[in-house]
Amino acid sequence: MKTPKRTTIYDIAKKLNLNASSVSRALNNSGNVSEVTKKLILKTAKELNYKQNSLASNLRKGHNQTIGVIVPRVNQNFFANVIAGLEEVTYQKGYNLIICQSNESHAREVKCVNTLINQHVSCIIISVSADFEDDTHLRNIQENGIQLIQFDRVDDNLETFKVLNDNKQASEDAVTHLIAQGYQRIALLEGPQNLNIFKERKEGYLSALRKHNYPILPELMKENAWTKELSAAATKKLLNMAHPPDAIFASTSDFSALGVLEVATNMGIKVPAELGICGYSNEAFTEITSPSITTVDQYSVSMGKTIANLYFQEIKSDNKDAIPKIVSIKPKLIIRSSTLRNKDEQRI
Amino acid sequence: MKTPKRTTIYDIAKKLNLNASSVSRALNNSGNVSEVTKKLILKTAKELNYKQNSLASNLRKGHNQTIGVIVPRVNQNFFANVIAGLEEVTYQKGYNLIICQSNESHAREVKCVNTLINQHVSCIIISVSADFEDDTHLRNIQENGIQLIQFDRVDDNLETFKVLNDNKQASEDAVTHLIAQGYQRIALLEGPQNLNIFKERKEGYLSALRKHNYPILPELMKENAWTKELSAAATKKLLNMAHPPDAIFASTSDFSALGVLEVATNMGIKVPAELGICGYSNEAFTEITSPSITTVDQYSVSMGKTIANLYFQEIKSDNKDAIPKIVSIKPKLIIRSSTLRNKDEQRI
DNA sequence: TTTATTTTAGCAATCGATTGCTTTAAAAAT
DNA sequence: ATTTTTAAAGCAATCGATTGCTAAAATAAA
Repeated sequence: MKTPKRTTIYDIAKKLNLNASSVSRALNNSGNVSEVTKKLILKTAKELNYKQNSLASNLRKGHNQTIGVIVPRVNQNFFANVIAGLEEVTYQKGYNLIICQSNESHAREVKCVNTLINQHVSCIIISVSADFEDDTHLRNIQENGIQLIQFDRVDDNLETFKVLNDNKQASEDAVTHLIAQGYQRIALLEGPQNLNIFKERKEGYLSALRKHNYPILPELMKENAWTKELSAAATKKLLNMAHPPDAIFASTSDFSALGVLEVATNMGIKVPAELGICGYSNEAFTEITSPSITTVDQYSVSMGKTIANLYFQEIKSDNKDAIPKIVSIKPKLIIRSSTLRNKDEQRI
Repeated sequence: MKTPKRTTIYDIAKKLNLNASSVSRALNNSGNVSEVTKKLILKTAKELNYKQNSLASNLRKGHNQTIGVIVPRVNQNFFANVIAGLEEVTYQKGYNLIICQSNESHAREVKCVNTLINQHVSCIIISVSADFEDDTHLRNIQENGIQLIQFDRVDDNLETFKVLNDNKQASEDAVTHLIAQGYQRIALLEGPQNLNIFKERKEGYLSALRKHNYPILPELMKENAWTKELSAAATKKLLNMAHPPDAIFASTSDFSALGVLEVATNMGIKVPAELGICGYSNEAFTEITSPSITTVDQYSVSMGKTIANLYFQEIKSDNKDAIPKIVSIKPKLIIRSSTLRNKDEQRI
C-alpha cells in the first residue's frame, strides 16, 4: 500500500505564500518570524494535519533522538523492568527507544548493533548475550560516534560507561546470611563464567566462605546451572551425595531456586529446616512460594532510570572527554522463609 | 559530543573515481554495475567501515522498515511476551521495532502515536490504555497512511485489523468449569468496562450462568477489581456477606486471583473445598502458589507472532483494499488445584 | 569495418527539513 | 525627511541515498 502524500512544510508555505524556511522556523519556534505569521503558520499546520517528518529532520540535523536497546530477551522480568525504567525517562526527554533482542546469540547481537548504527541512534544501551565472544561490534559502536552504555552483563575489558549491580557484594551478603543462619555446607549453582555477573556472584560466594573460614568444596559448586531444569538436575545430584549440602545458593536466578525448591519438596526435604535456599532477582513469584524464597532484589526499574539519566546528564551534554563512569548499584538481600531457620529448632 | 564524520557513498565514490549512483547500485545490488566494479566497491566499503544511513535511505525511498508498538506497560508479562513474539518475526524480516508505553494514560498514548507518525513507521501495533477516551488518534494513524493493527484491548468501533483473544469464550469456559465442579454461587471480579476485554469476560460469565440456569446476582459482581489490592478488598466484602460466594472468578488477572487467595487463606477458608478461585493470564506464579491457580492462557508470545505475520502477509503486500481482518485466538483454560474439588468431598 | 545493441557509468533531481546568508521591509534614530 | 538599525522573509545549499534519464563504452551483429 502506497503511502498517500503527507502535508509538508512546502504545502503550508505554498498555501500562505511564504517560504518553507519561514514555516520551519515558525514550527521550531526558532525566531525570525513575526508573531502574526507564526500564529498563521501554526494554525494552517493544524488545519492541514501537518506531521513533521523526523527522517528528514534528523538527517539534516545530523542526530536522532533515538536510543537503541539490546537485551537478551525482552520478556525476561529483569530486562522488561529495565526497559520500563528506561522508557520512563527517555519519554520525558522526547527520545524514542528502539528495542532489539539478541536471543542470547552473539551473531544476532552483532546484527542488532549494525541496524542501530545504521539508524544513527545517539546511544546504544546493551546487556550482552550469554555466548559473548568478542567486542568488535561494541568497538564499532564507538568508532561510529555512538555513545555506548553497558549494563548488568558487560564486557569488562572494554572501557565504556557501565551501570552494574554489585553482584559480588550481594552474593557475599547472601552467603553470609546463610552462614549466620547456621548452615554449614553451602552449595553454589553457577551460571556461565564468561558472563561477568556470574563470575562476580561466584567470587562473592567464595569470599564469604573465606571470611568465615569455611572450607571451599569444589564438589558443592555446580557449573552451568542457570535454568530451572539444569538447576533441578544439579540439585538432585547434590542432595544425593553421601554428605549433601544443607543450603543451596542458586546464584543464577529465582527460577533456579524454584527448581531447587521443587526437587527438595519432592524428596521430602524440609525447607528451611533441613535445606536453606536462596535465589537471585526477586521475581514476583518468590514471595508466594511456600516457603517464600530468600532472594536478591536488583532494583531493575530504577536501574533503567539510572541508565537513562546517566546518558542525559553525563554523556549527552557534550562533555567531550567525559571519562567513562561506572555506576554500581547495590542490590538488596530480601530475607524470606526459605533461609530463616527457626532459632529454637536449631538448638535441638 | 559531535558525531564524527561517517563514511558516505560519496567517500567511496571519490576514492574509486566513480559516481555515487554506482556505489549505491552496487551496495543495493540493483544492477547496472559491472561485477568488477561491484566487487571493488564492496571491498572499499568494508575498508572504510561504511554504514548506510537509514535516515537518508528511508527518506528517499519514502518508507521505513520500522514498526511502532504501543502498550500500556512493557514490563507486564502479557505485553512483554507479545513484544517478544513480535520482535522474533520482525527481526527476521529486517524490520525494527520502536516501543512506547502509554502507562495506561490516554494523553500519553496520543503523544506516542504522534511520535510514531513523525517517525514514518510503516505500521503501528497498539493495545489501548485503560482510560481509553476516543479514537481520534487512531484515525489519525490511518489518515497518515500508516497501517494500524489493534490487539487485545481494542476500540471496537474502529474498523482496523485486529488480533483478539476470545475473551468471552474463555470466560464462559472458566465459569462452566466452576459450575461443573459444583460451585453454586460464583462471584465475578470485573475490570473497567470501557475496555472491551473486560466487557467480554463479563459477557462470558453471564452467558455461562444463563446457559446453566443459574441466577444472576448483582451482589456477586464487583466492579473495578483489577489490581491485587482492589481484588483483595472486594474479596473481603464478598466473603463477609451473609450468604457468601463459593467461587470467585477473578476475570481481570492472576494478580487479582492471588489477592483472592491471600484473603481466603488469611480467613481460614479452604481453597478449593470451600472456595474455588480462577484467574486470568497464566502468569508464571499461578503454577506454584498453593494451591496452584486455575487460569486462562492467552498464548501471548504466539499472539505477537500472529500479529507480525498478519502485517507481513496480509497488509504489507499492497493488497490495497485488504479488508480489515479480525483474527481471534482462542485462549485455553488451564485447570489447576484452586478449582478442583475432590469429588468425594463434594458428596459430604 | 560499420552499424546496432547492450552494458556500464554519470548527471541531476528528489525525499523534507534546516540554516547561513542575503534581501527587503519595517521601525527607530537622527 | 533621511539615515541607521532591526526585524522578517526569501534564497539556496545541505544532510545521504536513490533513481529516471542520458551519455559513453563495450560488445554483438551485419
